[in-house]
Amino acid sequence: MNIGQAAKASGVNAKLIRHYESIGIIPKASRSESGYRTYSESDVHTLCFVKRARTLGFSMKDIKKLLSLWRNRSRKSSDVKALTLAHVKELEDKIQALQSIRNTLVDLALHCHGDDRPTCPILEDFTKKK
Amino acid sequence: MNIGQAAKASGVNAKLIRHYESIGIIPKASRSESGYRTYSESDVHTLCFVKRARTLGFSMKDIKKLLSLWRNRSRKSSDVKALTLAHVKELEDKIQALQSIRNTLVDLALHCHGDDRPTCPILEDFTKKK
DNA sequence: TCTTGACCTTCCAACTATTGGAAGGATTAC
DNA sequence: GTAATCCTTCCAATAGTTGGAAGGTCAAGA
Repeated sequence: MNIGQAAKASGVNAKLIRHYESIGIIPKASRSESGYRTYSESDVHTLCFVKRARTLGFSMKDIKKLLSLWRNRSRKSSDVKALTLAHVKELEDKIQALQSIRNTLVDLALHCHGDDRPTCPILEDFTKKK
Repeated sequence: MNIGQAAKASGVNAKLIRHYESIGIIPKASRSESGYRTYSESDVHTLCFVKRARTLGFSMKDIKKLLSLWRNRSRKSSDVKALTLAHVKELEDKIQALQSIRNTLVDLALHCHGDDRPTCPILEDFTKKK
């Protein structure tokens, strides 16, 4: 299977597949006589894994760990769970931060007339020191 | 005022101030005889504005627009409000996306024993196609 | 067989925003 | 005078993805 076919099968862009190989996320693909990368069903499986993990917001660093756990038959599920829960914590922190920002902005916008006049509580807030 | 003092006064790193100048966020600072950048209170005010807007998650592109509105005495507050509400919308979309991910992960983690055995619903989910 | 189009290769760069370092000049304090 | 601290510019790295350029390969049609 060529890289283009692997890309279609996995949903991971061909360019991205090469990139993942270059940073060691996936092993170096074997090559045909002419130098084309060749992929097996198992490789596609791995690419799907990576895609799913990315979709769920894991960093490439974490995905490296997850892949190594996935390949390790004597892994402990507690390790996977810990990694996942740490990521959940990060997500929750980020959500909270964004919500806090959102609330501030909504509040500011509520006090802005939003008409043709220049007076604007939003800009005024921005000029407050610190 | 030197760049270091402006940095302290505004809370914006000296390195970042130079960067903001280089990308045209703030005008080119005047220079002392020896080539040091010099800043006025007004410049510090601008830097504070940028910092506050960044803290509220606006992109540098938006901040450019906000600064130009801020400087424009005949601005319409509706323009500021529109920019703000568009940003709020982006934040809400992002929050929703993160929450969806979070919920998926929490759900997966709930079904994972998290013990010494290798069986793990989280990893199993990752290997599902598409 | 020749050509065309679709594929593949590598390398380099852009995006966002910030931070870091290196090499060298200016200023300040002792 | 010299050491410490500031300033200067330039280049690079971070994370992840996407884009293009220049060139080689393959399969199909004339």
